[in-house]
Amino acid sequence: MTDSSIQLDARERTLLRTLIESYISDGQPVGSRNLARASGLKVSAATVRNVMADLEERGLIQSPHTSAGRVPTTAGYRLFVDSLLEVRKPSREQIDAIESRFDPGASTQDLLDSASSVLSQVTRMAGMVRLPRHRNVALSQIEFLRLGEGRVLAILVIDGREVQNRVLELDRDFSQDDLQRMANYLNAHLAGKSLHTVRAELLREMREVRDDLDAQMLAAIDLGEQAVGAEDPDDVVVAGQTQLLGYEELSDRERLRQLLEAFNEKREILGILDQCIRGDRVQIFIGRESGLDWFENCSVVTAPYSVDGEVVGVLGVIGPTRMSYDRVVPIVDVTARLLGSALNVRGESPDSQ
Amino acid sequence: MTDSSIQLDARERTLLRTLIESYISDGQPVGSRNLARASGLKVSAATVRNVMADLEERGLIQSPHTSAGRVPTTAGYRLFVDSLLEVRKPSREQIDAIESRFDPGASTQDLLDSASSVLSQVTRMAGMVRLPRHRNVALSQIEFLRLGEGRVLAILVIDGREVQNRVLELDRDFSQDDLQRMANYLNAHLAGKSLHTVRAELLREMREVRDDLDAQMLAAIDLGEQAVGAEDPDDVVVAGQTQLLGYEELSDRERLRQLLEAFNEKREILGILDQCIRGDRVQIFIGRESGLDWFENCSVVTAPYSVDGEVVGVLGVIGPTRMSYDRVVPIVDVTARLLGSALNVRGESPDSQ
DNA sequence: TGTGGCACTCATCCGGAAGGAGCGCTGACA
DNA sequence: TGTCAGCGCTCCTTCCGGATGAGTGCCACA
Repeated sequence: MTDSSIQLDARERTLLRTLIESYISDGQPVGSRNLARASGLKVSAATVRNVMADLEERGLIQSPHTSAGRVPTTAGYRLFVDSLLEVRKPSREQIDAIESRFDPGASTQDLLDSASSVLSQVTRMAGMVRLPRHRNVALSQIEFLRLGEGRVLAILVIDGREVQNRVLELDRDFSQDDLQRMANYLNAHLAGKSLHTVRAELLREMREVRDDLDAQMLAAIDLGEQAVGAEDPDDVVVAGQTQLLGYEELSDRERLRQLLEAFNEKREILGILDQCIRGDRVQIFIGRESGLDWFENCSVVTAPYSVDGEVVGVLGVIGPTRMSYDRVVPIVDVTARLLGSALNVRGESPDSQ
Repeated sequence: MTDSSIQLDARERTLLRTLIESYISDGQPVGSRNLARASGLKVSAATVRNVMADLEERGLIQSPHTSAGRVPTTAGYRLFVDSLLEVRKPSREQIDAIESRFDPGASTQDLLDSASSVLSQVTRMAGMVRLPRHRNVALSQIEFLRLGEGRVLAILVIDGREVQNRVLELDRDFSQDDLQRMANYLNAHLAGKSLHTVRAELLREMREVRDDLDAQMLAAIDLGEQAVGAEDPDDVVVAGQTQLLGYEELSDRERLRQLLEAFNEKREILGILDQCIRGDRVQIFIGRESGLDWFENCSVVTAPYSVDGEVVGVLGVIGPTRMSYDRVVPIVDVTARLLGSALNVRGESPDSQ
């Protein structure tokens, strides 16, 4: 694969790049005459034809039928985005426009919604944001409420503003007074610490000090662990799926159905995003590379976002493979940065206690 | 409008019904020869042509162009569903299949999801369920949690299993102890009563006994009213929107986009369903009758569902106007009944206190 | 190695002809 | 007055053939 990129000389690279740029902007197979003109090279169409024949042999371009022009293959796009793409820096106005959509006072949920919808609106494709992992945010408060025999509602307040409920099913029953005491104990010991510290501490105590504690405290630790231990909800925020209806190349009804269904189910979207969470910059998936049939003619552009220096999530867009990568890549990149810093600012000024 | 239905004689009714049935099953304009044969009447095509000319004059059918067959107009469909439709009773197996999807032990949310997806799967169209109003379910418990200066989290447990959170922004600040006392007071007075009783009682106390109470109790009542008074979350569960991509007659890209967007936004879907909540049986909206442009070629079939004899919500499907009403109507009807009784069973056996 | 030229291949775009479905109208008949 | 067969007409759809044009592959030549 990458061999072929090494073997390309300057002229071949120029022509491949020009061809793909032209195809991206017009959607038409591009012929030798037009390519020769567009490339700016001082060569004739016939020479371009020879080069194109070489590129076709290497699997970078292909012709839809005997005598149409050429279109890029998946491998061609791959090479293009990896080593030929020159991204346009987003303008100051664009950045400001995106930034203005992130209200520093908003809740996490609202910020994620904004990110997703701004991605979708600016790129005119579908936007998506992976929920941030909450490991490193502070636990403000924990409370328990008896719902019934052996059923307890655990309420976690994190960052002084976000509330998570979890219903716990227990082997034994506790009175509301017991629960209140346990909550007091946990709050006294743990409030203000980050969730993963809390969890680590609870687990350690369960192992180490099992014998030294009375039954009540032991139960409290156990309960706390159950409440905090549950993973963050596995979810993703999406927006603007319907933008995808506007693209000619996604006209296959059945494929389109599967694509939109994927946005409803969210599971596969989640899978794609999770593949992208490693790596610290923009990543691009082209067509079937992600291993999904219905993904033909689609590409994904993603970027991770960080809070406090740690990557906590990924966001990105899905659109037709024939998209303006030079425009989309920097938008995704800058949105990830701005979402990160919006979340960051918020983390620094929790407005409680 | 309904005048024309009165003026139709038996033969005209038979022919209109046969025409619409034929068009629904084939999607092709139907001509006089075929209609004469399909109707089972002992009349010639020429006679049928005369009748068709009459029906066209009354606006019940029309021809797409000079010499194609006829297709029903909106008014024709209207008359058809109002007075010509003979629904097929759903088979025992169908009923059982739907019923088996409602797990009596499931949460309300799960039941609504099941209803929505079963509607979508059985009808191969988009299913939707309006969230039930909770006015008549019992309040099990109310708790308050101080989040920060003047910000209080109210936790309502209803029916002993469902939990609702509401964040209240208050003018003055309360300590957690104050809040605890207020919750105790409210629980002692109100637990076990239905939400609307609770609300009515709180409002009454606020008006009538304002002077007799100490400040603490007054604050408690005020807080309780704020917590309970907020309307049920305005929402709707949808499923299977993508089924709509399969219909030829919904091929206009822009319309289709608006339709799917409506499912994402949910606001307009909500509006449509709310129009249908009055009336105690199946209702049908045809095409633009609902006043929405993008609704051309679409119809809605809805039915209200009841818990404990009171209508609490409405469910239904959206699909192409050319749908098999005789099959869809009873499915929607029976699903509404079954959802109602599933919710009912649950309400009778709250497993707490 | 690059270039111009030439023959060839396809897809696309009419225009017209043929076929067919279906309608309205008319006049005959009970 | 209602029913019906027949006729002429309209209009959609399909098919066919030719023209057009974009683009390729190959070859000969500088």
